[in-house]
Amino acid sequence: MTGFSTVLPAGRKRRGEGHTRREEILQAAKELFLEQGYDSTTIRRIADRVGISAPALYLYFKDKEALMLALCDQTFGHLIEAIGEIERTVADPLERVRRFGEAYVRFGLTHPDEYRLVFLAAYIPEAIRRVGHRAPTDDPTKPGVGGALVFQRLVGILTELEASGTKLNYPPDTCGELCWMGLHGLVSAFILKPEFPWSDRELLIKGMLDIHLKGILRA
Amino acid sequence: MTGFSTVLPAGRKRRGEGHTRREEILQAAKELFLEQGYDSTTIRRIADRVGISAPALYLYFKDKEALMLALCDQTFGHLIEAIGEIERTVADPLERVRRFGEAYVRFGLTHPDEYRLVFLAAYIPEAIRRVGHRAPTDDPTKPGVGGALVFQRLVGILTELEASGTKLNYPPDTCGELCWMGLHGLVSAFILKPEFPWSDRELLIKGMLDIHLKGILRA
DNA sequence: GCGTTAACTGAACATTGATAAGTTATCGGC
DNA sequence: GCCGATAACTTATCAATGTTCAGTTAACGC
Repeated sequence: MTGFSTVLPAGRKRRGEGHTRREEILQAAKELFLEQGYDSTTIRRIADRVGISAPALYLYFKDKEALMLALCDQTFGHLIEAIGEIERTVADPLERVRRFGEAYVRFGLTHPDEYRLVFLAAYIPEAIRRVGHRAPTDDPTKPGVGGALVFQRLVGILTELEASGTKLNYPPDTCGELCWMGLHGLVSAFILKPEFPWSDRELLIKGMLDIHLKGILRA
Repeated sequence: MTGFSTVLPAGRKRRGEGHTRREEILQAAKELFLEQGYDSTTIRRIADRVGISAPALYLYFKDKEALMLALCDQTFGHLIEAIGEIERTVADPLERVRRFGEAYVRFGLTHPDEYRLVFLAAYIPEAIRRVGHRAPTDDPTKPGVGGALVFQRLVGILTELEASGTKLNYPPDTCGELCWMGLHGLVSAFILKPEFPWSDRELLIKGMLDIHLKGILRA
């Protein structure tokens, strides 16, 4: 089943159509990274799947790292969209926080390999490791700022929550950090140790959300 | 300062003294992994630091992965020792849980790179990724079972807590998973995103412990 | 058709983990 | 003292990797 889906006969692109080749490379790289991981996925294999030579890939991406950065940005786009949807449709600040948490966890569990790429990149070069949380002041149109944007949204929601009269046990940014850490711990546990006999997944998700909401709200 | 400390003049080992060379390799590898990370540390560099040729290293370790596994086991030994110390010196079950959490976090922050190797190995081969949480039934004398042992101890402490009459919101193993996930999220956040402007570290540690203790104890 | 140049290729490089095959030097036994 | 066995080690080499270089092909405007 896997492996055949996107082997393209290729053929040289028309003039001005290079960007479609770029998309093909991104798609193939994404699939291969998910199947085999970052290190095991070679430039040659990506090129093979697309149907071009390895050096041709360097016409579209500076190096393997740049390819990865482009993929990370794609991934974050999806999460940020989901958060936007919540902000648009949910009015109650407390409910927003819970829904944010749920969305974050679902996103991670639905895109475990993209999540790994961005939030669990402990063994790939420093430049990529930092992608998730570059300083929020960076130009958001540049690649690699998604993580900080997501966190900013959470702090924003928590600030609204406080502004709406709810008392918090810590400042909004500290609350955001604690919540994010807990949710991240949950997601990364499922992703990194899938063979571990965890308790019921839904129970753990609900439990983690409950614990943190209860923990940051002043009784 | 770094780099010179352990360059040994080497010289061939006496017969039967091979194990000391093995220790030298472990030490050099540990230093280099911490300085440069797993991928950037080459077999040749490790051999250089020890003062032997690269193939000589293969007399003592099957491959690079086996070297890493040996280091992980060393690391876990230290954490398990710290936990044993708590179980020996702290009587109150609730206090034990808190001390366990603190010990776990301190251990992670004091050994960030070892922690990365064992708990955050998202991009190194599967065999190593699974080291942290192999099935608890495995032979504990074999390399690579440290993670599961640590978790078992936490569940044990929580079971005692429940047996001592304290009511929990979830079964002990679920409580253990939630606590571990939260603490792991905290530690891995500090390790993977050291440049992020986190709130005060001690506040976050205390906050995370408070949140989880409060969260698992029935009010 | 013809020149420009975007799109692409083949050969090559340095570095990597790892192996094969041979060398050296230590040590027990005489 | 030396000799044979073998632990300890080396040099040469391998295939695979990311990447670059120098060239080739073909699409398109004129």
